[in-house]
Amino acid sequence: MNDLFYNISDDEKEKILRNLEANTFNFQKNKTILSSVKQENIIGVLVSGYLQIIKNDYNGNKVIIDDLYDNSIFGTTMSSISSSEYSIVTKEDSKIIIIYFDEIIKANFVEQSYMQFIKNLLNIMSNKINANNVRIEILSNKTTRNKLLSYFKIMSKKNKSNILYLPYTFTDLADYLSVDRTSMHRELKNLKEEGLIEIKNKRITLNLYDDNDFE
Amino acid sequence: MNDLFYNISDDEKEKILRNLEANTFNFQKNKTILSSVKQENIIGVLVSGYLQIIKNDYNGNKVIIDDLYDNSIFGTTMSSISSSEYSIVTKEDSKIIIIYFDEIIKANFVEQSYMQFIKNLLNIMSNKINANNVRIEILSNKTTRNKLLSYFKIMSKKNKSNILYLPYTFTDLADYLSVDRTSMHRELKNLKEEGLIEIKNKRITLNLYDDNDFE
DNA sequence: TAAATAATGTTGCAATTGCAACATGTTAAT
DNA sequence: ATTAACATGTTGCAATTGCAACATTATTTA
Repeated sequence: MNDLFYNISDDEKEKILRNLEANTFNFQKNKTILSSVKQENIIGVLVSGYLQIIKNDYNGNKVIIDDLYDNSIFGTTMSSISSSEYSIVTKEDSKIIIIYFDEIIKANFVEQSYMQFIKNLLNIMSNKINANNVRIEILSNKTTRNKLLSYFKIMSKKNKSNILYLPYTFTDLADYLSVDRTSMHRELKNLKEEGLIEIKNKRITLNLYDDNDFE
Repeated sequence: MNDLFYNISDDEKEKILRNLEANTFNFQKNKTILSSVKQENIIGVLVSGYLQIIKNDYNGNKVIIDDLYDNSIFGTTMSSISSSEYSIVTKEDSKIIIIYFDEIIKANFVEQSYMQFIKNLLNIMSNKINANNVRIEILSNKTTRNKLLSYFKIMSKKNKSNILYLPYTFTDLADYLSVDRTSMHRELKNLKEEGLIEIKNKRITLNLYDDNDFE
């Protein structure tokens, strides 16, 4: 349902990609692939795998600007910021499709399959906007403690459970929240001591009852 | 070009809106309009005016989650987070169109005008993703100083000038950057004293040369 | 135009944070 | 199977930040 080629046959798929002059690439795990795609007005669709868009600032801080799983998009990402500080890194073997946004906008064919393609793209973009808004909501918290709680609560709500599994390492979580890893640990310890959370490896249990933190 | 009805006649426009069961609303300045639109799976398109999506947390902190000018979209915003803490506030008289996202996805008509509408929507969503990514980049900075510099540099690059004009008050800027207003002022003062910026009302001049802050 | 409301500006202080400098535990590569 | 590389965990300390409590200046609105 959130697939770029949902409801589109393989033949139609090939035709669409050809018409849009799209290119498919396969990358191995742990490769930096920026140079291949550093262009404006492109949409990259991650068909399978796992990518991170990383920013390294002049202090050597790594920031996860974006975290991309199956059928997420990127690329428009870079258009307004350009800059050599950014890189796209594969965390797993990944397959991506690069499409020129202008081609999508300009293309004039009215076949049903193309309509379907555009709708799928709309869906994916809508999901992207949601994910970004969640990230913004989390980053808007002023303290590390509130960033953590905000993150846990959102993940918990998504899972419809008070148990959640970190999708990556604590080191990466600190980068995602844009806080110092060791300070984050200090705060995790506080939350544990206060009984608000329990941590067992990547499994986190949230113990927020009808406290006003929760909603 | 970034208009939802770019290249669509008024007649066609009415037809599309009717088919999508879209509703148009006009709101006066400084109204909270959340209740009217608090639904999942809707897209709100701000046709004209100025909106802010605000989050008030339990500490009474106001956070500007989103800042919407002409032809920006919202609504998908709320879907994953629901919550009564959010509100949409008009900062100017505003005209918005509410469309059910599912109707767009399901609609099956292949008229040229509908294709154009979808492409316009894609364009608007793409812009939204870019704006969100910029916001995330700014919020990813760990210090107030770097948030400010990051914001100024991005605005300056957008303007293609080292002079930029704040689109809102300093109070709102602090909310946008998610920092305490008075601490932000302290930092603005530092930046002025170091000669990195000049401030005259809402006009800010950036004096970053080939320093590694700039790129 | 006066009064009310909101924005700007300043400062001390306590709380939070980032950073350095570690120790230990876990995973991956030769 | 051992090393190398990476993730987790801890702590002291200096820097940054939020907050409170103000004064002053703009901007609305009655």
